[in-house]
Amino acid sequence: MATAAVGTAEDRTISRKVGQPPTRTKCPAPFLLKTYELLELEEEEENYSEKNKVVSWNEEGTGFVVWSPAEFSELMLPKYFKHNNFSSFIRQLNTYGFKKVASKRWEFSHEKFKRGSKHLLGKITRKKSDPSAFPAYLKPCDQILAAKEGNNISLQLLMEENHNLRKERLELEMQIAHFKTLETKLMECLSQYVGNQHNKVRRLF
Amino acid sequence: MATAAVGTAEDRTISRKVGQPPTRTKCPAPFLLKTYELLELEEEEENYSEKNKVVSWNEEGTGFVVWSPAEFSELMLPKYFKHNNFSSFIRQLNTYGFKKVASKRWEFSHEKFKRGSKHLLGKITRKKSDPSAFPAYLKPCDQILAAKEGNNISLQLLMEENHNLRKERLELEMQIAHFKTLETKLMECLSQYVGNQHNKVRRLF
DNA sequence: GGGAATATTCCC
DNA sequence: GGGAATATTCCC
Repeated sequence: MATAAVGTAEDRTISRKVGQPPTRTKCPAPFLLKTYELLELEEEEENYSEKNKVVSWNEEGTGFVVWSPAEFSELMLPKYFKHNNFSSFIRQLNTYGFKKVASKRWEFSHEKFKRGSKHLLGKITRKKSDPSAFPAYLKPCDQILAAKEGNNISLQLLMEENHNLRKERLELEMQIAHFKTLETKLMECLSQYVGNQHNKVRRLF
Repeated sequence: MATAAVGTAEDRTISRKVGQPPTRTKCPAPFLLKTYELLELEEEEENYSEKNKVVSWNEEGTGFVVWSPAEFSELMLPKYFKHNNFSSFIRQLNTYGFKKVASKRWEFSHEKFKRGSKHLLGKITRKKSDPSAFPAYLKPCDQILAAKEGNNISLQLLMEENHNLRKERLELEMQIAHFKTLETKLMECLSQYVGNQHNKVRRLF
């Protein structure tokens, strides 16, 4: 079991003196603190070892390099997190705005994540998912976006679009119903040729 | 490291025949499957042990009892989950709608969580976060109309519905793409049996 | 018990 | 790289 101690945003809010709403000082998110400590502790450990480096700060201390993702994932991640997946680690880095800064090696950096600057970690925040911004494939039509920019989203427009979307949905569902009918017919037909049951044909696909 | 294999709702959607929007069959959420298997495996194991029971189905098999939360948390939870906290386990039970059904012991039940009825697990769903805020998905018109009457159409609500509709559309389009692929394969296959060209087979339908 | 934040996973 | 679902944590 990892020593994980996950915190919420709330309990990370330290209101220095029942502070100003804008001037809140946060202690770092668990992920950032753990990653920072991982670097400090593991780098120190590696100084005493004869093995190749697995992970370390880069030369300038402006980022860090995972020299061996395999060993890093297998040996170090479980010591700090509840998993051993490199991709989950990367996902977290992206969530907190780290950038991959080299093409040939796993080097990441973040403006506020530097060697010797633990106090900056509290200023790193998770990227917002911006509830008003939809993913590309779900992006509202240009009309809506245009209206939004003008701070003038038309309710009428939205309702109209929703109406159209429901209509589209119905059409798509009808298409699917048609496909299902067709599939059944094809299956039956094929069954005759195969001289076999519907289900046996199905196994072909 | 636990053997955890967490799935999303998406990959749990088994479209039996790339089915109707309402008729989706889901395989159980990882949490439910693991809890069910925990009960089966650990109960079996305890039959061979001389120790007191830690966890088991209740007498009727309509629920289960954690006889020793301490041992349960320390010994069993880590085998199935990425933690050893009883409260996190309880949180998940609540998320999936389980009820505590005894005051003097940790006994929980859920209508669709019964001994010998593994097939029912797929019918258990996570509880929605806020039915009053995001029902646009299921009852768009009612919500919108109600809000309209109150002269209080929520823009957020509309955009939420808009978002969900787009998502649905994408899913339907993916189903259709799948059907098209299937149809092509079936046609090709049939062509071989008919000893003829694609187009000739098509005339059959 | 459940809201909400962060973590982990899976998918595009 | 990031959206979104589930998992885990923390709080009320």
